[in-house]
Amino acid sequence: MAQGSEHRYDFSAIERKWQKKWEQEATYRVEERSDKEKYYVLEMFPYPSGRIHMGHVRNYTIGDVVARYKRLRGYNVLHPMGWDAFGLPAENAAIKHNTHPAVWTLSNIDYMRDQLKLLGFSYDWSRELATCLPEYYRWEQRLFIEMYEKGLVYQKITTVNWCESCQTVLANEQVVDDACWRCDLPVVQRSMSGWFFRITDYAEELLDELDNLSGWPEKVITMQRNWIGKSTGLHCEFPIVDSELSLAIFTTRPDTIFGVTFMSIACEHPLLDELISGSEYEQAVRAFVEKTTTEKIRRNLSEEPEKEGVFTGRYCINPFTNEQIPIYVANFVLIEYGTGAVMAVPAHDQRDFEFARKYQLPIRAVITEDGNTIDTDQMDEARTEPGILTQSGHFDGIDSITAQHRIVAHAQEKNFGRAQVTYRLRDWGISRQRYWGAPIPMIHCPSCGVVPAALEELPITLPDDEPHSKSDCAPLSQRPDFIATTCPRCQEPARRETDTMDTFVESSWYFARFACPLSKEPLDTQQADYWLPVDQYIGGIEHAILHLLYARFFTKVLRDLGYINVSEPFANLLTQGMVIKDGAKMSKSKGNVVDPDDLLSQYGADTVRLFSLFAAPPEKDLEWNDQGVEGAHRFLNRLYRAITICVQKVAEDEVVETTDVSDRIIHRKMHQTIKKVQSDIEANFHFNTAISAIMELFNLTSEERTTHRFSRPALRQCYQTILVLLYPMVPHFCSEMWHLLGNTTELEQQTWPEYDDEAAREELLTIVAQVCGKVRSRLQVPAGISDDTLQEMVLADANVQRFIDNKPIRKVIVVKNKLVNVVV
RNA sequence: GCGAGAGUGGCGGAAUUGGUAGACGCGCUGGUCUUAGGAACCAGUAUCUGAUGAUGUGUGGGUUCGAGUCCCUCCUCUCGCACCA
Repeated sequence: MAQGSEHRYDFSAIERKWQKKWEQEATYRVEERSDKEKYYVLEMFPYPSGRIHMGHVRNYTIGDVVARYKRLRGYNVLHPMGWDAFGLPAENAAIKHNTHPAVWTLSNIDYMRDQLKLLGFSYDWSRELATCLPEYYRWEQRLFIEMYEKGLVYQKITTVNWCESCQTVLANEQVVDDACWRCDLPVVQRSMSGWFFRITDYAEELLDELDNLSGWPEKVITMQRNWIGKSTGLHCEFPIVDSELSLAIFTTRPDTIFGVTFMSIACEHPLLDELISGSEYEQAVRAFVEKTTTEKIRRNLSEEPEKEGVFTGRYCINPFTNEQIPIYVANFVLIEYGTGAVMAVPAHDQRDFEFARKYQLPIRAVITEDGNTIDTDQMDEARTEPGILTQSGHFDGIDSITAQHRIVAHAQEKNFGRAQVTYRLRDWGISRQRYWGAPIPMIHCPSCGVVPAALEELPITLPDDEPHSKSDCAPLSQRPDFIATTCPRCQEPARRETDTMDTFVESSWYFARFACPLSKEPLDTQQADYWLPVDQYIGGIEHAILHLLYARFFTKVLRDLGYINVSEPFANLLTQGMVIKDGAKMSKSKGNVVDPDDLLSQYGADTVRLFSLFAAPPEKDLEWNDQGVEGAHRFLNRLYRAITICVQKVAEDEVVETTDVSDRIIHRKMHQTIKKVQSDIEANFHFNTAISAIMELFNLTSEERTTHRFSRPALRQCYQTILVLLYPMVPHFCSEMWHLLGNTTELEQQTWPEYDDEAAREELLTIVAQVCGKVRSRLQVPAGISDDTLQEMVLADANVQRFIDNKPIRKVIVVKNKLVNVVV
């Protein structure tokens, strides 16, 4: 190794040199300009957890290649980086180390910024932002208030998982075995007021515009479409017997409404109390509700509990049949969806069927294949397909689809129902009872009620001193200094809102702030209009739904608030695969974590980047392989030595006896490579095949010693091209080699080489000769050969003759420039 | 259960519109140079076979002169959704 080191390039000196130069010269700083087309490439910004992991390395390497490539292609490229810096880990670390979350977070950011710089990513660091800083979240608070004034923000009471000991709300995934994940004490259900964004107002647009996102993976679009979950159907009122009230239901199958035999409502249904209080059924129902709610928290999400329910003792009336329908409370009815009440049609819905069989409720089939009645006793499952109506009054004989429309129309006419669209998507609850988040800028005044903070008062900042100790987990609500304020309307003493915002809020608009990081408004419209939308967004598939949906929602809100003029934030989306090792996701517990710092000191950034790109196409998982990294490093060293030798020989003015043929070979391969690399990048960012093409070209140059003799200028030109093609992936190395070859300009100023189709064309083709579809021979022929001549040559070939074996030739198929198949 | 995607050497992965399967890299084998080599370089490397040849892209079938690629059957794996009325 010691002796061999002279054959190895000094990556650490080279990388340091170029990183320093890029930093000093602010090479990647950009501004809006009219003479160049803009290109905005963005990678999902990281949570500053402490150090960069291999997933980041991969993600940001891909983004950097795109950025550098697009610059060579003449674009004005915006490539920013920042920090998704609010969140629970900082709070936990603060409790553990008895410091302020800001201290932990900011020092993590410093460390990770250095790591990113060591990797040589071409960010415009002047635009860096951290969401935990008041200079960022003040604008978010402003947007919150503007959204509030537009009616897009509201408060409502919801049931939440509550930990008494921690005095905080827990997300479902923080409830482990019915207990708090942190203190292990039991979790209770509690009604709490929380703040919500009215994302459902945008449900239709969020759904519609999915069709225009041609640059997004189909998988992500499908996931979002399912998440929004639009369905159309009938909203219908069933009057309750002995009451002024009626029970509202939503159904997507109005054609089955004559088959209703009972009604199921959710445990949390608002009318339930009224239906049962004082009745003989009350006790049993309440017991059932209690049992169901506790089971709901405890239950393993992967299994579906058996359908259960209990009769409420009350009836409602099917307005279509005027029949009395018993009302049940059932464990499978969701309060969050539709109206929280379901008309049960056991013959045509599997859940209702199971429920009816269990409690021996009647089953009435009203949809059959031919419109004849069937014996429901014989059914062993619900019949859910559409068909012809029967036992449905004057709708008999009509097909399901037509009947759906007519039944809705009928309900509308008679005034007990209407057509309705229902979404699975629910409003976005953004309240968090946490310390390390952006404070919600609202004030509770005893006389004026809920009032937004005055804009001049923003930012509402978090207290500077340490947030809390272990015994005191309810952060802002326990800080009299934070809470105390005056009402902006009546100037009387009032209380600040103590909830902070979901951290998804920060990441919902950071991409727009990058366009105008210093703006004294939430956004500078002119700058944002220039840069938005993001042309290429790159990140993990794990954000396919929430982050991307929220960002799309915010973009539309920002548009409607007049800040920007685009409706969609990300024109193209690339979801890269995970980095795995030994077939599994890297994790401390598995002991298969690769530390980027170790790799950087051992091989340098260029090698790490090269391997990350070479080992797999970006959308697939990448299997990390130490020997593969070694291989990538070897390739760079080989290239280094070849160029060094070439430079020496040029300096010595070595004359090589060359032939035009050899030079033409390398010239041709060079143009083929440019074409291949360019199309691999443009089509789908398949850097792995682009790199392998460059390796092939380089392998050809090193055949010099054995097969070919290339002239110095030809060889030099070839190396030059290799350096430009490789530059986006391996920028320090290529910049250095570029100078070594005697260039005085910088690679950054280079333009991507033009390929020449004419020069790339092969002169000699290898034609495959088949007999009956089996390869029997290969022929070298000149490119322009006619089919007839080719056919003659193939038939004359000795091996082909041997397999024809004097049998009569039935047919000869000639595929231009490819093959000839002789069928006998 | 529903939906989507994927199954190619020892490994990561390549293969326009159906037209040379295994590019490129790793690993492995042999060699050269060396005191040595885990360096560098050269040669080889799907399987079976003495070569000629035969077989080969998860399984079984089909279309075709020709199928990794198109159609059908089944198997396996991964991901997403999972009582959404």
